Amino acid sequence: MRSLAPSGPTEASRQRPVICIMGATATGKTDLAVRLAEQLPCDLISVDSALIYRGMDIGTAKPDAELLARAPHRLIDIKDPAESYSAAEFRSDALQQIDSIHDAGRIPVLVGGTMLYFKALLEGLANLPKADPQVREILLTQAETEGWEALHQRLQSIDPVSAQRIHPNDPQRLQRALEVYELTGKTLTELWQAQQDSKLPFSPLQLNVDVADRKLLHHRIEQRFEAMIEAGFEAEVAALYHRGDLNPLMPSIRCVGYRQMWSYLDGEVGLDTMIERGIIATRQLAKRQLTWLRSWQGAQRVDACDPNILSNTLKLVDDYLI
RNA sequence: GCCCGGAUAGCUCAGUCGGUAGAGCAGAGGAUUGAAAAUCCUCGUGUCGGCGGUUCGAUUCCGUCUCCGGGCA
Repeated sequence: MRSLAPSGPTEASRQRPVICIMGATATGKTDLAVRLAEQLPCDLISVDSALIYRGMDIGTAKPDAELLARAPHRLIDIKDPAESYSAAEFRSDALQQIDSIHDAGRIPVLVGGTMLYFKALLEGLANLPKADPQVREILLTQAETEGWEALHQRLQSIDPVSAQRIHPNDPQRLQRALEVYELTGKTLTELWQAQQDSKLPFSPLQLNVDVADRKLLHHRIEQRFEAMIEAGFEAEVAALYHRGDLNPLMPSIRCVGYRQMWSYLDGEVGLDTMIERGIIATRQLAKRQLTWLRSWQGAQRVDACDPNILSNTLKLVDDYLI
């Protein structure tokens, strides 16, 4: 496994370089990564919570067979849509891939838009128990009978620090905080405090692929969604729909576009409404990704609209590798 | 041509028994520790269609015009 002695950042970069290409949806980061892979001895690792799913290709804008042949991506198609994944699993998988790429004497390039995964990888996670479906089920039932407000009050008495941080209307985080206590007898706050330094032991080059003009990004999103419809997105989701074992509460079906297409297939909304809502959901996703990126310290901006984006990027990589 | 409805925030609409107005959606900003393409928080001044009239005061009542629905010819 990783046996790298900690050394200075520059030394570490030279020995074990890592490149991160982050960006909102529809900025062209995949294209950049593939072109980069054709110029440098590097291998790509996808950082994307939707690309992990097999059979979800069109709606996730997954690189097609031709692109994947030019530049294979790791951590794509590793899960069935009935399964779930997590930031912690990603972190562990990605570290393993990084090591194996380094061992082959090549440069790992992490590319994607799931910012929590980037954060988990770069900054580490506390040592927490993984999700437990039974405990979640129980908490959900309690929420249905007592209301989330009651669960928030319970958290208030167990772990006031977390209760203050987590809004009573945020069921997902409320459930998680109670789940952690249920499973370990310790509060989320205690376990966070016990977190050892688990930062990535390398000093990565972080690039932020950015479309500066929001209007232009919105336009790209709209065009791309319509292209997905043209490319047979409905049939793709219909195939998932007719499997019979999937439902709209699963992380896979909650993905942007899939959720809206699902409700169209359910007959809840018409075609035009479905398309409009899919585009809206994509814009909102992009906005959240941009919020992450804005708060990100240490990432260098790369202009997605600059025709010289590849050579601009290569320049930054050269500076980093020296 | 006549009769009835509408015309208010980017969109769909509510409302003001006359004291210049507010929801949802969209949009913007923010949070983000095993579901994260998820989940959540904050943010609403707009000639209340135009012009007249009544009134201390009209988006609200009255008249008229314009436009959009629907009906009757």
